Amino acid sequence: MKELPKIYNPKEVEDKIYNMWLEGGYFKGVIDPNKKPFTIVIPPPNVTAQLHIGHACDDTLQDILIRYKRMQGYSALWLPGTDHAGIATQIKVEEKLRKEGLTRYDLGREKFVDEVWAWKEMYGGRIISQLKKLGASCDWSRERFTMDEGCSKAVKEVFVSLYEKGLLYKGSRIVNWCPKCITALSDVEVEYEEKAGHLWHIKYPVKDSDEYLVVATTRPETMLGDTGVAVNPEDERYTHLVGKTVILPLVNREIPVVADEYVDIKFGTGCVKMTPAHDPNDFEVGIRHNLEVIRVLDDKGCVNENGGKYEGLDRYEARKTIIEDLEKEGLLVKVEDYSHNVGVCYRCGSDVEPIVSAQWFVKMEPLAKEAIRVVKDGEIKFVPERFSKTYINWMENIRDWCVSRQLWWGHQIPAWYCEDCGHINVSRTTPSVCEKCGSSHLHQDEDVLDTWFSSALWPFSTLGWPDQTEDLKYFYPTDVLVTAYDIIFFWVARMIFSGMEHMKQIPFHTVFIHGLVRDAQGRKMSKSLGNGIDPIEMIDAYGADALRMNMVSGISPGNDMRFMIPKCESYRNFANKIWNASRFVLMNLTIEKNELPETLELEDKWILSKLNNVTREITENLDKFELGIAAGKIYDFIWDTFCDWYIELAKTRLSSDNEQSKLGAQKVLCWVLTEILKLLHPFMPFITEEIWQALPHDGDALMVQSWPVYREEFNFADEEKEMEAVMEAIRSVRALRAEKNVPPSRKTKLIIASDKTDVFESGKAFLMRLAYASEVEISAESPKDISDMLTAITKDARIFIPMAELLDVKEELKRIEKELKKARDDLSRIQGKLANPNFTQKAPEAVVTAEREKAEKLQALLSNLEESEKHLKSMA
RNA sequence: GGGAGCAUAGCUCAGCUGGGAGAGCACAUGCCUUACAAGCAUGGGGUCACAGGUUCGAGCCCUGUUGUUCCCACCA
Repeated sequence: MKELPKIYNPKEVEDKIYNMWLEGGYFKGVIDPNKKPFTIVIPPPNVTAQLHIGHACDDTLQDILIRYKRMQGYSALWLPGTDHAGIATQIKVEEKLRKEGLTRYDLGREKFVDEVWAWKEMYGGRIISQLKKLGASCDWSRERFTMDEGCSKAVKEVFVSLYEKGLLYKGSRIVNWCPKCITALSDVEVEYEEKAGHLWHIKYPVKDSDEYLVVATTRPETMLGDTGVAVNPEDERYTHLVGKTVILPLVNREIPVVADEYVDIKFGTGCVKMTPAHDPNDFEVGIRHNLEVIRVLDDKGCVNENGGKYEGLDRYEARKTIIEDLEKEGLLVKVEDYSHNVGVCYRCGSDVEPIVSAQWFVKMEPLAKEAIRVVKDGEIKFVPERFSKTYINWMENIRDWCVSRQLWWGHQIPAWYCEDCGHINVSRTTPSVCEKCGSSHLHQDEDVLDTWFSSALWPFSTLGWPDQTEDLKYFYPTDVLVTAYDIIFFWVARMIFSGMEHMKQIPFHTVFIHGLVRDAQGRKMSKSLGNGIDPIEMIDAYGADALRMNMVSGISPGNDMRFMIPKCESYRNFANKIWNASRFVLMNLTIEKNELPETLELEDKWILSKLNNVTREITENLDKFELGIAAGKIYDFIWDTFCDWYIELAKTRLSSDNEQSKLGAQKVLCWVLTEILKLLHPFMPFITEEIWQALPHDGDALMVQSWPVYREEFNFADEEKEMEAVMEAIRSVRALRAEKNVPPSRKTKLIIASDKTDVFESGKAFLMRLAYASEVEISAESPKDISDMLTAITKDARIFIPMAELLDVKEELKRIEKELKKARDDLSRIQGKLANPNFTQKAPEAVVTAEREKAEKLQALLSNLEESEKHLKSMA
């Protein structure tokens, strides 16, 4: 057999194995009518992004699921791709231009877009190659990009069909505007931050009167666009002024005082300045009272021509100047410190400005209806379930979705304006003449669509829609969508209503939500904090398998996790453990075929039975998306059950002269190891594949082997118990020796008294080796004279160790009495339980039986301890 | 204002449908026991935030309290 190095080196293995998989074509999703499909579409990372730890987490989970299902015999497809990421990518390229002293306007639209494509070509492959390093088993032959031809076709189709159905319209509304990115944003693209600000109280003189109203505002610069002052109709302080006009300071515009329920009598002065062009609430009030809409900020956040002498100042300069001017005129009543939520752009962090603007909107109410129903009816399940509540609540209160962006990078809106009649031609193909007046003077809408507009179609656009492709027929609906909770509104929700509207089918059955990966202190990872962890660095240092285990172990669905480097280290150690265990198996292997021996010995049955049970459990855990639990179980099984016990047990046979028995041990070792590798493979694909390749095997790759299943013929419950009786004896001897500081090199005789002599007889060799015995004597009765012996007690045996020099009768008695007390307490608690008819009648039978067994065991332990106590007392 | 999560060993976290609490790291002691010192054996360490309740039985279910984190909405 092949020689393996002592230390596992992932670097030498991972690329080689990944290429082997690629060459084998195992990642390919195959349309096979005899198999059930299992499909996952990747949350497409930004095309120019680098893999960060969040992707590592998300994609590890997906790879585990897809590898598991593939092994279970599904025709698995994990469809990869990238997102054009409108704003993010455009910003990056603009930054690059700025370094060259250019802006996008210097280049013009066409050249700028070419530049972005060039950028995409340069960096677009980076994240894909990083995903490969992680071990992602994506079908790269189906890789897609949100702006490729097919996805663009889908986008046009959706836009036009929504328009035709009246679900998409252009209108002048208040939108969230980012003056830095110079574009409109949707509601979800605005983040709110609590910021310290001020509340300025300003006098607005009432026309033809000495009176004045005092309004309070956090954004005094918007007063340039005030077209009214509102008070509550019930507010007696102001009823006499309703219908009158006030003079807007600095601007000297006469604006009406209106009464509207919107105003809270108790807040501030009870008077609210109305800026319909720059505040969503004021906009609504303005509609009700016919207030003029005067926009005073331009697209870059500077005061425009409606701002009089303030024209050209940016919003913060304007604020400062206006405050100074008001103060000069004695119109500033007071300034309060005021902490309030400020909306900021999720891409650049600039303060978002509500601005009235003509934009395209998707009418959400009709779409939301079905999207809510499928989740309420359980057609789509969220894991964990609680996120469905978040989703439904959001969907039920949804507002129309602003989908136009004033960017150049993205899907340009398929709408053409007629320069002659003004008609809007919305069309799948570029029209040559206006459909209404026939004019050929058409120009296309300059805007592009929200990036998420194309992402929303991802589960079907990537499978070929709007064409009725074979892929679409076979792989849609997809099965599981894996993403973090912060993306539910942006993406998950929109895929759901898009799937329902355009496919008339759910896009996926299950939404598997995970938390965010934070740093060791629990902070969000961010560029500015510099606390980000580069997954590629982790892979270089510890291996992809270790990183993957780190991402999945000890996590629970939907909860955030902290990334701890020591955890990577411990999973690297785990990889090394498996490596060495396999090395040991290989060193002892003389067989060429992986098969179980005809006769199984006690320890073989024990391990097979344990393996059988853990196989069932892990499968159940995976089916319930309890990946962390599944990972923990296979980890424990490998380290504790297989390495620490079975291998140690097997050594007795491997070193024996009985060739038959030796061969049997080899076969079981090889067989169990192979099964373990299958169970571990979805989690740690590289090392498991590498080892499997070195073991005797049929087939080409572990990754396409069948997932293990529970087999009734491996149910050896009795043998499990027998083996464990021996193990317990070993443990108690070791504990006793450790307590007395006896080094393993000092062997002693063991005398075992038990009514299960046959069990200990068959475990004799294990006691010799693992309990450091020079000889083992087994009988049903205790020796008559135990005056020079230490005693180790288990429920099945009393074990005597002749070590007169270490025996201190008083000390021994104390120890035995301590154990006795514990055993008695435990027993009486359980007996009390069993004596309670409520318990025996109401508790499930399995529980009652288990308690009875516990009581029996304790009873046995107790009598062994009591006997020991008697002897010791007689000696004392 | 509405909603959700979390609170378990020194640290970071598991604990699946309720049946006397686990892991990793850290700590202590002894071991190079020829797969592995990135290891082995043994051990110490927890009023499962607090107060009630349901139940034969609660870390787990219910109510409330405290602390903490987050999401949504937003009063100028």
